[in-house]
Amino acid sequence: MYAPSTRPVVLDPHGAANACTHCDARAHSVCNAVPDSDIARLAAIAVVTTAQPGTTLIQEGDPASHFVNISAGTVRMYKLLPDGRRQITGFAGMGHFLGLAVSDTYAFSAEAIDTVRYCRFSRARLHALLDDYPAMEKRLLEIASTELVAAQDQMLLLGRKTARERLASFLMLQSRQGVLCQSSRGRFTLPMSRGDIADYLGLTIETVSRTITKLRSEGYIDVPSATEIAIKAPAALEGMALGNA
Amino acid sequence: MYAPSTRPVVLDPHGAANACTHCDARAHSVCNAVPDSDIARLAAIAVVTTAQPGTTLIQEGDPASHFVNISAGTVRMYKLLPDGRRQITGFAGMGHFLGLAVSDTYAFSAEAIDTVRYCRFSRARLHALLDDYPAMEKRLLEIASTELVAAQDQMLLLGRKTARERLASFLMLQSRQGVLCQSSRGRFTLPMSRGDIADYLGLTIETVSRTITKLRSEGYIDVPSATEIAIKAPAALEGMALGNA
DNA sequence: CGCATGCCTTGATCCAGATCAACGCCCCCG
DNA sequence: CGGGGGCGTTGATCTGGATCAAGGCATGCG
Repeated sequence: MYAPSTRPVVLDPHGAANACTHCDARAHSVCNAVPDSDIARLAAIAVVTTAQPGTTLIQEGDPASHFVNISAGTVRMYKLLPDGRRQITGFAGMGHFLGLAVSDTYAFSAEAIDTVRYCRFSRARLHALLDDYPAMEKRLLEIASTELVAAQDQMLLLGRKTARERLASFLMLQSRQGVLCQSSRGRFTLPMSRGDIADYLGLTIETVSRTITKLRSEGYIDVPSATEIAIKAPAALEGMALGNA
Repeated sequence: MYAPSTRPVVLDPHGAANACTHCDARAHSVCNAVPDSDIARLAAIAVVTTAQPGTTLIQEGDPASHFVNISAGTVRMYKLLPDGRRQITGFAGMGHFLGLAVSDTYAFSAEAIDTVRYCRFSRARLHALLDDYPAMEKRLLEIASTELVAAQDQMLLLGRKTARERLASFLMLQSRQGVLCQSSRGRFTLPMSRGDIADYLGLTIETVSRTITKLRSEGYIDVPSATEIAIKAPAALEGMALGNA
């Protein structure tokens, strides 16, 4: 299950640079802090890899030797308790950056939900690059700060929102993120299973399923198939997500 | 309730530098990234302030014009839902740094629990300093990463742990942090009320109270007074905190 | 001092969401 | 085309923690 199939990019001056130059994810990621002219340096330390669904990219507790940048697909980050209880701390899509850690081991695990393409950077080599590109360091701080804000929102959700409010929050978040990649008019595809949603929202599969059914029967959303959602009443759902009593 | 009484440090070359030079919190905070020789520059942009219990230091939604560094006392950071439900996202003590935000408004509120002494830095001025002290930027990234890890732990707690496990986690965390400042042999003082603990752990006051009573009656802890705790069985409590079934 | 005001604790009851239990629906594969 | 395994839905029941309801116990103040 671990050790995904790795395909290092060929390190010829043309091909390697192209891997970054033409990367769809670059605009959304840390990599845009490196100017076009120097992109070859980035490409030189990147290892492009593809992971099949279910594969582990990062294992909690392993030595934190690499950073990972997702270029396609969706990843779930999670923490486990010894008896198997799981909390998904977030989903990472195109452009997301994983592996920020002070300690020398990863604080969470990350698994591919669908087929995931990503770049691995050796921690040491990327740190060396950081000294030449202070903009990249600023960008990392920005990323960390953004994630911190998201984490605080999630704490509010997990600690104080009802199941209904959690689902509303989740669906609105997905619809906002989904718009970037696909979908039209508030319609989008959920790459993750009901179990993943439950473990993200601190609920059970059954409660997630029942709540989605309820929201559909009340006309807030359409559910053309189990993995597709269309938001019919975005304003009302947003209000619900924010806990407007 | 807002607008704490502000006492700007006198900007004479001796006094101002001393405010930072002799700051107890400096060793624990970002400020140690600035060398002794340059500490006057830091002192020049710091405004030392004291806040009485209950005072708001930072208000969610306000323009994020300042950073704050706590030098004494304890602060609660929290987010509210419109109907008053509150989630405390963390407690900040000596040396803690508040106000990291990408957006131009604060994402959370912060209130003094007891009497709090802190330094305010204008965002713009501190950013200017950052360009001269890349070590400080690295330190901020470190801080953000550490908080992110703590936030993920808290998500696991809020999403998946039982009330008992939450209290065990909280008490072990407090005992670890408390040791630095005071206490001997696993005994420490809780600066926050039961209500604060409840809102931090996603529980009610009653459940917090009952669970502490239960842990006491089972011999895991002593509760000499409502605000004092002594850990009697650290190993067992740590196991409980980690969810060992 | 005597009373009010905040916490904290404790007890009784309730309920949102968990758990237990079928069952349906794909979709793949032989 | 049949059947088996994974996921999702739905129904019935249970329960941990919430809610409702009293007191207790300091601290402060007129």
